[in-house]
Amino acid sequence: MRTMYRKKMMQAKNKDPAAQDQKAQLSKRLRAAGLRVTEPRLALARLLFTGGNHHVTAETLHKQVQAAGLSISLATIYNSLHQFMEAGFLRQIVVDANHSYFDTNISPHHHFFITDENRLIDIPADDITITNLPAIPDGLEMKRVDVIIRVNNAHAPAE
Amino acid sequence: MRTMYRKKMMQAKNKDPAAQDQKAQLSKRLRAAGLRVTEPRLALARLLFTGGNHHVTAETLHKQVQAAGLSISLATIYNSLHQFMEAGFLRQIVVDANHSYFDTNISPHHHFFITDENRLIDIPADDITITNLPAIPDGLEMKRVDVIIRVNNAHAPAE
DNA sequence: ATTTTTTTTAGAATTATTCTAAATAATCCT
DNA sequence: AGGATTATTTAGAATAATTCTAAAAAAAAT
Repeated sequence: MRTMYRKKMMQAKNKDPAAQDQKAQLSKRLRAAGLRVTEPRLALARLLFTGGNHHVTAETLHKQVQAAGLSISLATIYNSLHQFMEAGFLRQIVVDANHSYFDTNISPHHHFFITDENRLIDIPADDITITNLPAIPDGLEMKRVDVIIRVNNAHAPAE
Repeated sequence: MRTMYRKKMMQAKNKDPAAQDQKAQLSKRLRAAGLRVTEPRLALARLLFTGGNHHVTAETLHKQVQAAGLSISLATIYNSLHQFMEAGFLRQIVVDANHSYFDTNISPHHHFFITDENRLIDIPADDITITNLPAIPDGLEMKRVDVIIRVNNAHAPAE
C-alpha cells in the first residue's frame, strides 16, 4: 500500500490540475479536428495555442521545441502546421519570397510587416476600414482579404 | 551604288522605324536606371514593358523568352528582374509560399488572387477605399500598402 | 493481444532562388 | 581603332525552405 501511495504522489507531481486541464482542452481541440492526440501534436498545440497569439515559422517553432527540451522532427512540424491550418487553428501570412509566418490569431485582422526586421505586428480588423470593395468577378467567391502595410525603420538604408 | 542601296533596304527590313523607336525608348529607360544596354536586358524589357501590363514569374518569363526563339539563362532573368525592381520598373507580389509574381504595373493598385488557378488580377487603386489607417508605430515609416483579395472558383473543392 | 490505421521521422528529393567564377560584352581612354 | 577596365552573362554548384518516401512507432479497432 505504501508503494501505491508513493506512485500516486509522483503522478500528481508531474501533472498538476491546471496542466491536466490544459491538456484535456487541447486534446479536445485536436480530436474535434479529426486528429489523433499524440505527444508531438499536443506539445506543438501547447506551444502555439497557449500564452497569447504568436507568429511562427517552421524554424522558430522548431527552436522553441528544442528550447523546451523536446525533440520533434521538422517534418512533423510542417505536417502539424498544415493540419492545424486545415483545422482552422492557424492562418498563413506570406510576406515575401523568403518568409511565411503562421499566425495563431485567426480572427479577421491585418498586419504591419517590418521589412528590415522580418517581423509582423497584428492590426485589429477594426483599425482599418475598407469600403467600396470591388465586385468579385463572376463565378468566383471571396475567401479572405489581406492587408499588409509594409514599413521599415526610419532612415534605414534601402532594404 | 546599287549594292549600297540594297544593304540599306535589308537593314530597313530588319528594323522598321517603329521597332527602332521602341528599342531607343527601352534603351533610354535602362540607361536612366544605370544599367548598360545589353541584348538580354533589351529583350526582357521588350517582353515586359510593351503590350500592356503583365504578371510574370521568373519561370513564365523564361518560357516567353524561349517561345520568342531567344536564349537567356534563368540566372540572367533573375538578375534582370531584381535590377528592374530596384529601378522601380517592377513590383513583386508574393501570394503564397510557392509563388511570387513580378507586376509591370507599378502604380498603386491591389490584387485579386485566384487561388485555384494561381492567377492575379489587378484592382485599380480607386476601386478600394481604405480609410482610418492605423498610426504607424513610432520610428517606422510606411513603404506601401498591399491588399490581396483571395478568391477561388465557386464550388471548387477546397484548395 | 493482434491487426489495422495513422503518425512520426530520417533522410532523400524537389523547387525556387542565389551564388561563384570563368567567359563575354560594353565602356573608357588614349 | 584598340587595349585596358568594368559590367554582364552564364552554366553549374550551392542554398533554403519545403515536401516526399518508406520504414518504424504509436494509437485505435477488433
